[in-house]
Amino acid sequence: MDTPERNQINTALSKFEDSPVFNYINNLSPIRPVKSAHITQTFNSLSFSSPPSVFTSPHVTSFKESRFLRRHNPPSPLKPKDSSEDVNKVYSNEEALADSTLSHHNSSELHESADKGISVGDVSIELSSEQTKFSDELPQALQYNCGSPGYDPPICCDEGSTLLELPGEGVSNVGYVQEEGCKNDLDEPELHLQGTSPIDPKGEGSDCGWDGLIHNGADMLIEAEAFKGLIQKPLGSSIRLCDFVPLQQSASNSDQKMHMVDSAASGSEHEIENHCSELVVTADTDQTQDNLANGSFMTSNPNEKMDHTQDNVANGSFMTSNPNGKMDNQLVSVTHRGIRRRCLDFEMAGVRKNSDDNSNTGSSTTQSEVRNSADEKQLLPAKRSANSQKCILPGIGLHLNALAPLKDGTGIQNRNLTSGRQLSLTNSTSLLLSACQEHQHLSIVSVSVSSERELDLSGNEVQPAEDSSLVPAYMADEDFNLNSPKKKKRKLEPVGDTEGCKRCNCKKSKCLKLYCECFAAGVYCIEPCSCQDCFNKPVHEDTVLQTRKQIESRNPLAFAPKVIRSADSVPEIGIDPNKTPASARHKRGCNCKKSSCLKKYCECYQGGVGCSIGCRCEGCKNAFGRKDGSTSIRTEGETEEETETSDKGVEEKAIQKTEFQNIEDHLDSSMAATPLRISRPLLQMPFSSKGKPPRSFVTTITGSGYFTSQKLAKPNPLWSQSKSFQTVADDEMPEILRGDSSPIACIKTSSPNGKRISSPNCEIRSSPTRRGGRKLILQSIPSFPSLTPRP
DNA sequence: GAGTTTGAAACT
DNA sequence: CAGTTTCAAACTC
Repeated sequence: MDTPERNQINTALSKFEDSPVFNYINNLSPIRPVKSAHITQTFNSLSFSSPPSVFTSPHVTSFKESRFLRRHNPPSPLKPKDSSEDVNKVYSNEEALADSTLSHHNSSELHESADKGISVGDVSIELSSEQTKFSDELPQALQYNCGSPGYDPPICCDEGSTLLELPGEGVSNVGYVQEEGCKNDLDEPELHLQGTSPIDPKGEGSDCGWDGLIHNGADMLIEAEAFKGLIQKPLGSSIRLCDFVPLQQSASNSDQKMHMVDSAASGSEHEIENHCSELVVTADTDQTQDNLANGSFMTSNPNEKMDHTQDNVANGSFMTSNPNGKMDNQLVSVTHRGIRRRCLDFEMAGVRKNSDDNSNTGSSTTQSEVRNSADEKQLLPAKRSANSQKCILPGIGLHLNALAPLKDGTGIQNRNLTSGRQLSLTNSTSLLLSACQEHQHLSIVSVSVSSERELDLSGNEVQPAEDSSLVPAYMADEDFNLNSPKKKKRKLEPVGDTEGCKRCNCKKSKCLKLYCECFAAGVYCIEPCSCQDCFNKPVHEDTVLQTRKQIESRNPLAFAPKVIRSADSVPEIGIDPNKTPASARHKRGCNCKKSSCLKKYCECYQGGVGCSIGCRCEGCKNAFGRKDGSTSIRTEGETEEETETSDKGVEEKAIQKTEFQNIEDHLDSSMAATPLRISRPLLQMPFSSKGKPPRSFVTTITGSGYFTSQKLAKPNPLWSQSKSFQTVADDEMPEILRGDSSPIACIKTSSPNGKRISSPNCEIRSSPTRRGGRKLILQSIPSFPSLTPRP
């Protein structure tokens, strides 16, 4: 490793470090553990503070909105400049490195980066000023972040603006991921906060399986990556990512991975890298953009690579939380990238198209290609199939929808699986492994995580049920890759449901009405959709946004999740599933007359929630909870008196209130504060239908909710969960109740939509917890909280 | 795969 | 707000 180049680089770095600018940057840089903490805080605070913005869909819905919003956001003035510059720089850096001129470039790069960093800092500041916007977007951002790894990087940003975005999704995702994926013994929220390093540690720290990796790698990875990234620059994170995927697959040793990454050399890997490199490049640019947009300091970092690494780290941190250290990281990074792309696709599509032309430099070709593909849309089955290696392309096109299906798949595999968490992780990993590179997978992963979260929330064990679905999920994924767009839908559906992804079949609505599930979910239609005359595509972003606004103007909650499920519910469920009424509530309530709320025609049922007083259903037999308040899962056979609701309705309310109170007490008033949130304990669900979770509309209030908000949510925990549900709940609930605000709760509170401010509890309490899965979540969450005020 | 049922969304 | 129409998913065959 000690190549002269590196030495030079090191020297350059050292010099650079000496420079006041560097110091300044360092101060800002997320790398530092302490700062990361700030970030988290800021994030929390921001997230909380951030009010719903333009898209004001209810917070719960924020996902959806965020998506759309995000798209807009990206275009934020900040990004363009920086992004373009960063991209160029990045390329220059990478290329230079590639050319083995690293040393020179390094120094120069460092300077540049430093300068940039400064500029970035300014930018970030600006962003902060614009936080209001971001706040609005935050939810979205979060989503994207979560979804889009790229945003994660912002985590690095000390400044709240960027952080805010990251925390959103990233946190939620991370949390879940961790929970599911790994049991992180390591509780180092701070590390996470720190940005890069934290992630890895967690991930590695996570036991999940990567022990070997972890030992060597966790810390190593973080630092090493960060530094290596600086040093190795060219290969940068991107390479790593690509490499990692394969490496991880092949190699169990973290160290090896490290080396590999560093060297970025080995043959096959190189090839991959080459493929990835392009992707990486694009990703980098994206990241830089993201960073800039976020105002992340990452960009400010002297080494772009550093930025990447940081991003990776940041991403990885979230991901890392995953049991699988490196894999997660890589995956994460990849996923993030994929997500970014995806986001970009949505968000940036227009922008990029423009920007690409302008910004693209030497590497532009690759970038442009990638982006173009992305712009074209997520899709590109061809790309996917072809590029599985490249990861990049597929990722780009992937829409949340795509993710959704993936998610199923992802969640499915539980290799490690101690818990659902792992599942998510594993899923992601598996995805990575399988297709490793497809961004879709990545995005999917994030998504899946969210969905899984729900599962986790509702019940950790759900996974098993889903597992079955998981396989299908893969299938679905593959389908995605291969598939012809339309056919997939139904094929997938049966499988495992594709639910994960939402596909619509709109013929007349042009996918611009709420009839369209995709549109309603805030996601663009993708290949699998069988829609006709679809305008719900990145290409028609403006139209989509306008339409969305119109609809929201009519009904601000139109895009809000129809079903709000609070994590709380889970606990309750755990406590007494049968007793508890529906954990979640349907936003509006259903109006079923013939289905007795026993079929998916019923939104409540579909959402896995019980009917509530607000429902106007007739003959309600909702297994999740009747309108009358009877929570018992009723078998379909039961005839029910639907009606007593009026009388019982009051009781229900009272019950609900009490439940709420309990939950709120623990969770924090914040939860209660959220307007939307309904916290009812979930009932269990009878569903066997694993498949699908209710439509996208179900959302958990919790952080996971963001993701779930998407259709992805479909994989309702409830659906799959029912079994494990209780058990899990038992474990988890207590803590939650205790007041260890689960990260989720925190997230929820943090949710921009909720406006709720981070509940101190969450932050404070966020102690890494005991439970494997949950702990992770908590950790992740805590980290954020810790950042802020720590007790 | 086609047709029917269903209830939300959209419209009046 | 209520009634009607439109729409697409869910369901059935």
